Amino acid sequence: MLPFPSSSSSMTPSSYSARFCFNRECPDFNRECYRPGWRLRNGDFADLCNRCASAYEQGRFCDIFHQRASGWRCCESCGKRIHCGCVVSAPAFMLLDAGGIECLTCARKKVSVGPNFRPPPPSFLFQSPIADKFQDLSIDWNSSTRSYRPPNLSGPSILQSDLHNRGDCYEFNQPTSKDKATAYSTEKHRGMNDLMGRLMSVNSNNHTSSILYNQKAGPNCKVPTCPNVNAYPPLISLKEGTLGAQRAFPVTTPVETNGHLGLGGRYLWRKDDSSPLSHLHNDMNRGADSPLESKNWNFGIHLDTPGKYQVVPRYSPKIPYKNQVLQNLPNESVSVVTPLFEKILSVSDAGRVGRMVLPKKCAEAFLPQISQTDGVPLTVHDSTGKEWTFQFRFWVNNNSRMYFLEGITPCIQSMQLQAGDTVIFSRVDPEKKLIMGFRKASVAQSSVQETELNNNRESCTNGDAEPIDIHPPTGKNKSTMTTTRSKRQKVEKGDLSELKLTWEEAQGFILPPPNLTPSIITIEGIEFEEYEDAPIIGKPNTGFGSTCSANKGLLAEQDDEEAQDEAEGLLMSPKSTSKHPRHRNGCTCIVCLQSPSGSSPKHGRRCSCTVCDTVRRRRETLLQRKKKQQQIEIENKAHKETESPNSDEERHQSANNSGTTSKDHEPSKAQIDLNFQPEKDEESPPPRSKTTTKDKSLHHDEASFKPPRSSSSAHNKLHVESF
DNA sequence: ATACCGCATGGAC
DNA sequence: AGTCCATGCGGTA
Repeated sequence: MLPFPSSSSSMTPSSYSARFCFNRECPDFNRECYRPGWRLRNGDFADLCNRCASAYEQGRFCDIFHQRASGWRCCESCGKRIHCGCVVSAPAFMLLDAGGIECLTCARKKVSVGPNFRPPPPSFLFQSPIADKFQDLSIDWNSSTRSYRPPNLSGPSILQSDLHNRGDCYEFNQPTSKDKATAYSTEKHRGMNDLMGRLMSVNSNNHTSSILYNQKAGPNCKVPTCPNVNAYPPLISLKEGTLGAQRAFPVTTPVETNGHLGLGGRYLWRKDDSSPLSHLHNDMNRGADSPLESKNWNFGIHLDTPGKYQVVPRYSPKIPYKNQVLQNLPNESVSVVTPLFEKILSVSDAGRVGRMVLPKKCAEAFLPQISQTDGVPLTVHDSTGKEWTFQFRFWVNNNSRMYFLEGITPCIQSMQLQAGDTVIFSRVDPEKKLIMGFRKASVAQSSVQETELNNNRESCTNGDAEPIDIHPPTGKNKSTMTTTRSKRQKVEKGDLSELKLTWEEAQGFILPPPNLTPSIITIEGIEFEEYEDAPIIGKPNTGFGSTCSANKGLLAEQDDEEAQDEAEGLLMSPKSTSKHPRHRNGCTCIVCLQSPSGSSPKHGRRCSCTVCDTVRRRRETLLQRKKKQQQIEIENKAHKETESPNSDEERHQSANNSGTTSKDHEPSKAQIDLNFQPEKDEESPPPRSKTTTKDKSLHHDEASFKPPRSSSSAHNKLHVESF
């Protein structure tokens, strides 16, 4: 346990000036407070009486005061009961990917013996080799043609007053005032997750997260690592913007204290006036008017044209976290890591085009000003310290600008990012470095999912709750989800008269019959459910080229050729779009794998990608089936001949009939195609008119690699090219 | 034929 | 109605 600052000079006077213990359960409610407890959202600390403070410091606060509160869970490893329902204990456990929680001790044990474990650097980031790399970051923020000032962190009074309102102020699920409801409404579900995220963000890969974490407790800090988390989630989760994909936020850092994590700014924050950073820190509390920060801290928006570049609220922090002064020991180097904004990768971003669209406001606020469409090179260090140089550019679009980073493909691939993952841009001051971390969608999703599950459990029992949507947080999907959700409510209420569904929305309502057992196939580690008799739903001339689990039945080997034709009708639809409501982050279906603008390379004959494997597998199945049918047909013929030894005339007649039959309806279901040459077919398939329905289906799959601009010809073309 | 580039379009807010 | 942004698509190298 690190000692509390012995001098009040290191703490905000207001931290000690409160008259009442912040703990509403404190038996000596009116006792004068002496010591700070957990850190509040506004950066201050809860004022606790000595007794409560001691309990908090010893990690027994929840044991004593929250016994009757909800939210107690058991560690999956050691079974220890942990309160998961308040801000006090929030940092004391980790949400597990597979569900459940784990206490910090167990988490640390696991990680410390893990194969990828690397002990945390003994000191702060910039004394580490990785940190040294950041010194070379090319962006000179100070020399930028524009100046910055911190974003408007307006509104501290609201939260602060709420938090001091003594009414359930530390319980996320019990807002007590209208203001609080407003403040918490967007934060309620995320607050816990954010705290968890900060805890979980630490890993051994020197990501931004670990940078943020490691500095907080000095050389003796035991840093729990989480190999499954690549970067810390946003510390402040804002209400999603237009696309629900970007966030902008300042930073704070958790500090562990004996497993019961206090948001221990107290070990990091220097509030003595000797350091220029303390000016920043204090000024941040007062607003954005500090001349110092406006010149030296590129924290926000333009000074030269205020208003024009005002970051819209959805990108601005909604909670007045202060910028964090990071240091491990007094009188040593101090640096500040400021998360600027994050971007959830869209299909386009993660595609092969190599361009990542940036939120305009964030680009204008946090990145160098550019006047030419060619932009400027932007050097960014990733979480491993590797240096990347992108071209920060813009297009003129609708009398506006559309900002994007060019040349990100190598970086994206290096980080193994895909659509739905989040890239987090941060700045390190005073070095003025730009760094980028990332967060895999699966991690964020599981975490968010868990939290939301917990938060929705009650409402679920009420019967009017909706299924929790765990779709990717991509903007369009999200907004689509919103629409679908409201419509689903109508379905559930039986109000079908006004229900108008788009075709894609209708897919969302399709669920497999409970009595059907799917066969599970695993592709690239992801399990898919295959329903042999999956319903084939379509409407004429409307395509839905998904091969995701929802429509996996389309890929299932079906005996019904008509059904195959139907499926083909869907699959062959010329319109192939990436907007499929059933698709999720990480989806490896053909549609999601495709390049958005048709720039993906052709799949080679020996390509072993998932899609090609699937196609090949289906082709083999088809060939085997045909062979089998041939065999049966031959046997039948032989049987007939032996059964009725006809005269020459009869045999002749029979032969004629046979010829006529095969000529008239050649591709009959059980018909043998004597010209069928499997090997040749593999090399160069027959003309389209002679292909079987399965083949056509396959062709569609191939075509899906690259959405054809001219559908029919492109299909044929691709068909020939790919095989 | 292909990849890249830049603009246009349209959905969402 | 205006803005933002994902992505489609035509032009070009």
